[in-house]
Amino acid sequence: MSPKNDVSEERKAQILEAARDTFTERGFHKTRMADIAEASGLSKGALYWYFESKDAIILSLLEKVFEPELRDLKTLLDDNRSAEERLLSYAERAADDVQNMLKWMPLIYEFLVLAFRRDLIRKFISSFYKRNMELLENLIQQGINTGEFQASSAKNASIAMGSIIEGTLVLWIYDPDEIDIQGHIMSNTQILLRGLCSPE
Amino acid sequence: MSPKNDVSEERKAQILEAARDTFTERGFHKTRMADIAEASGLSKGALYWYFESKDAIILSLLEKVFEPELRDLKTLLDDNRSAEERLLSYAERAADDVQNMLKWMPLIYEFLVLAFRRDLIRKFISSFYKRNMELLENLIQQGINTGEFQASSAKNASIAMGSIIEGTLVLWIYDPDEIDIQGHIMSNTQILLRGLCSPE
DNA sequence: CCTATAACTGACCGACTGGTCAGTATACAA
DNA sequence: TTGTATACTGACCAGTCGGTCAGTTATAGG
Repeated sequence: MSPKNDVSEERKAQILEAARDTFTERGFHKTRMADIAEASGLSKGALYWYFESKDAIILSLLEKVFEPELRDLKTLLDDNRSAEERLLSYAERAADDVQNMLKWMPLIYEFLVLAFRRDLIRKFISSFYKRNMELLENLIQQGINTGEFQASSAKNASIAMGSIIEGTLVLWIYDPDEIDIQGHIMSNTQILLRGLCSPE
Repeated sequence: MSPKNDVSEERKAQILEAARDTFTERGFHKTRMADIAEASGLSKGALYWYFESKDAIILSLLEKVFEPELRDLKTLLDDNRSAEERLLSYAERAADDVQNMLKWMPLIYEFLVLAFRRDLIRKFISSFYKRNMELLENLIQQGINTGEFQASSAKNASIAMGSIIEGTLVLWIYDPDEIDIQGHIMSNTQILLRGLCSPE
């Protein structure tokens, strides 16, 4: 055993939490290392004990925020309800996840902006969403196979569903009073579902 | 007439163009005034002759980028084609606009991030989108009134359409190779349209 | 108690950059 | 030719902030 109890995991989490809060409030650039230090209850030097640089904190936070918490979404694929019911379940869970993330939206979109210029970041976020999109495509394909959905392309339909979720979020940023994220993701999904079920 | 030909409008445009390019490439924070000066072929001092500050350039650019170029979209409202055809026309034009803006997406999303923290910016972008949403809602309401659409809420349907456009854009950022913006906006719209036309 | 190591602390440094301003050039009026 | 206002130029300044490091404290093992 090392001379002391190892507190490094605890400290890292503590720093990342403080970073998440201050970055969300002020943005990456306006946040100074001293702010994170203060918010974490540590000193600037301690930050550099656990992280190489400000950028390392940002990258570490990226992994924390876009943690693949697919939960038990995969169970939606082998579940004996109708594809329609399962797609609604998917939407409900997505709406729920989004609602929980709402507080950190400024941070998430800041990562999105970084994604334009930093391939590593784009790939990371990208793979997070691709996992969801694949699941969605499979689910819809099942519906097509059983004849429940009339759509000709599961891929296009999954992109429509993905767009609806992401887009509702963007509209919410424009007009948070008008858009009720959970409600509108569900109503948008219902319109989409009718489109999927009716003949082309 | 003033002692010299007034070049201020020309210069301002020249500076804003340079700012748009450098901001798009490097982002607001990494772009130095010296970069804009160089890109515009002027000196740093000249920038401050025409603009009060870096922030003033950003705000001025905001107006330029989100210029309300509703074009002749309003003609879609009193046009004797079916609501379905007109909604498709709307989608086509939106897809077209988006395609033309693709080059400046990093800049546009940077504005979106600023919108979280600066009310003025959020209101500006917001009003830009609300104009489009209102038009969309009216168009869909017409379709409902004539019995062409079965949807019960024009507002919800317009939000679905808006989400589809904004969301396709976000998916494109995640995976530009997979997403063909114009194609997917159109296919997403078609699915939505089927949903609008079929009974609840 | 002593020593070694981990876990800090915070004053300080150096690079960077937004903004200033004294000076310069040009065009036109008188 | 002279005066004056516009339209610049770019060296310089001052504030900011990421990162460093010499020094300090806490803890456990010997």
